[in-house]
Amino acid sequence: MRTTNNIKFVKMENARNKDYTIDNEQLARFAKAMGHPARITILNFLASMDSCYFGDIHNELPIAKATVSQHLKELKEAGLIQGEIETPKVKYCINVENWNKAQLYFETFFAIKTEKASCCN
Amino acid sequence: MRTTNNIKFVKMENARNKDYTIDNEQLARFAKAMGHPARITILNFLASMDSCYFGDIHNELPIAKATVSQHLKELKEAGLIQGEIETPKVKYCINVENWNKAQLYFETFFAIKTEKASCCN
DNA sequence: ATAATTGTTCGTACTTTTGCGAACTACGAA
DNA sequence: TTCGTAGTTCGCAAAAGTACGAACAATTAT
Repeated sequence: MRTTNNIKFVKMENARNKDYTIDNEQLARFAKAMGHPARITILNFLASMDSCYFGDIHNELPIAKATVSQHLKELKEAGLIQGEIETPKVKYCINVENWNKAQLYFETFFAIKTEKASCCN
Repeated sequence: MRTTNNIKFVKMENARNKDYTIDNEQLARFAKAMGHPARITILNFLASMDSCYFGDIHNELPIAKATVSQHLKELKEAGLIQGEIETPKVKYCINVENWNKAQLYFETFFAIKTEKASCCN
């Protein structure tokens, strides 16, 4: 009885957990959001606060507004920016809380290396 | 004469340059390479230097070796790691020069924000 | 010579990303 | 009401990304 369940259980017991950690997933999520020059440019622009409006962001970029809108959506979904309507315009901003969180993630990530000796170099 | 050329010239003269900067492209390239949990895990592993061998890297990940090989290739192409054959194994390592370069890129990028007031927050 | 070990490359399947124009929504002005 | 402004969403196409198993190459062990 419970044959398949037992097998599953035994496998679980012996198997090393190879799932990605939450931290690694989160860092990858941030990195992925930053993984396009348009989105880096947007973040740079917002972080330097030349303006927060869609039109001005669009004006910085060599792509159609539909595409800009998509990139903004992705950055928003990654948590790096936020947007609010300020009729008739839309105001986008850095999400400071998550920005700081991302900064810390990257800082910590790169710090690993400097703590230890190198393998090949 | 040279009608189309003149038009082009005038357009070039008046148009704001919206091309992505080299720096933004490079940062995006690094970020993109880091934009997958498997690749973050690999970098973490190599940076902490538990081992440099393919087999051990593969052993850390919940994916097939063919896929691991592909991720390693991408990291290599982005410049973040390097590999050399150490028969019969393959030894991968952080590319320290570019690692430091990437670290600096991210550091500089995130530093923009802390220098200035926020738009919405 | 044959087999085992260690990775890479190939072929395939499927998903996601990037990009655009056109259509649409929401609002204020004429 | 009709128009213009400011963005978003939709539908599509092309390209890139993710993943796998099978086949392959290169070496070492039997």
